[in-house]
Amino acid sequence: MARIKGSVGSKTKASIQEKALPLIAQFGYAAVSMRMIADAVGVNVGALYNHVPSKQQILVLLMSDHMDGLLAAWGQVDVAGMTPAQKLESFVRFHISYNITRADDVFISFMELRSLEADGHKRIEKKRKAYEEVVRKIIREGQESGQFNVEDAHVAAMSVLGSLIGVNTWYRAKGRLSKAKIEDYYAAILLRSVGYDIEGKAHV
Amino acid sequence: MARIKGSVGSKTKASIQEKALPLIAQFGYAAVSMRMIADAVGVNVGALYNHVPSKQQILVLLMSDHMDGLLAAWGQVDVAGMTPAQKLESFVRFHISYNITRADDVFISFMELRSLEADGHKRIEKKRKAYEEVVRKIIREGQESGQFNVEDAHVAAMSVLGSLIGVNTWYRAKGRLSKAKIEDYYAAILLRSVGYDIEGKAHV
DNA sequence: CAATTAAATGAACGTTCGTTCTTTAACTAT
DNA sequence: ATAGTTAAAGAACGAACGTTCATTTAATTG
Repeated sequence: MARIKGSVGSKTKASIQEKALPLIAQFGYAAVSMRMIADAVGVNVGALYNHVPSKQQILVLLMSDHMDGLLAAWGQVDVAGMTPAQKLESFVRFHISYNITRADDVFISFMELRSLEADGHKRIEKKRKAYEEVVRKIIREGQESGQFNVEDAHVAAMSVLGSLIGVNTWYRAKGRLSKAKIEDYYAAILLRSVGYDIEGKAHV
Repeated sequence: MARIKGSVGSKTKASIQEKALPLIAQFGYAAVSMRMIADAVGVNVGALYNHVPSKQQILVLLMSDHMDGLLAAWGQVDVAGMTPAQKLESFVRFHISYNITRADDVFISFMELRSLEADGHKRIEKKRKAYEEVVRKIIREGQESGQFNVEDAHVAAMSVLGSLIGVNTWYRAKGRLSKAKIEDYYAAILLRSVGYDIEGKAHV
């Protein structure tokens, strides 16, 4: 009933986030108790509060870390000088590649927006909009250059993102399709969806 | 503290479902208490159990009613004699049209699968698979007839469905786009996505 | 009209919830 | 070596949870 040998604060805090992630992804934020998280970490409930101010803050931390990581990772993809079609293909491959190994984060960031209180919600929502804007911008570029042929850039962007987000709901590492194949297929499907003709002509 | 004048069992049961729906959609199943539902219905907590055996059964009822309605409604759409492209367009328009006025049901059916206990989960999952199979079948037909050009029918079907499910997350009745326009746009986007060429030739 | 059933109340059940607090032991710095 | 800080345990808090129950009254049935 006291400090445990070898315990380090930073390690415990990291462990809290790490263990809370799959629990919240599986059962939902509201259905996961601080005691469940404490059990997973291997610590008593009360000890959690040495590292985290509240349950709500765990969620905010998980979501903002994920969105920051996602945006930063995309920022490191070099698309300068690419055509819109090449950019969109890069984006599709990036999104699948990055998110497929982070299914829990993606799921939580998508599903638990409603569990956020006002402050956190505003912060996360802003990051999410920024990510959507990436796609919208690429599609708008393609529209202006004539490489794409879409009725409405916003609708097309939401369609592309919806399609991509869905991947996580059915992808299984041991499944019939490899990550590479899925990337190939989605790149082809989504380029077609914005009216890009692989032979180079805009698709009517 | 007794039966209220004019109270009818069937009305109250319907009201329970009706009031629980938006609450669960907004806050999630785990975060909605029986007392919240009772308040919305305008009744004491205990009275709920005159009409519903448990909280879990409310969720099962909501989800299976929605899936049954969805499948039945699609069953009434006559696609006999249509080409695969016409069928897919019919499906896209049907899905958007049906679901756009039932945003809460759709959201719950998609999000709260994890809140279902084993029995209910199996039942609902079966219905969901049946709906997915509708799209897969249309795409497979188009693939075989050469009207579509997709790499993989399953992936294409999941892409189409993901894209469609996303509509509910951003559609606003008072928004820039009418339901009709959204249908038009998605029909065009998703037909292109399966490699259908509007001029009649398969898209390479 | 009497007996039964249906639909509500409101209190209570035992759990579990997020969080706080006191205590104790291990580390760290002087 | 000693003092201060850090990280844990474990008990306890009031509140809220899903559910049950005795009770009361309205509606229905015979």
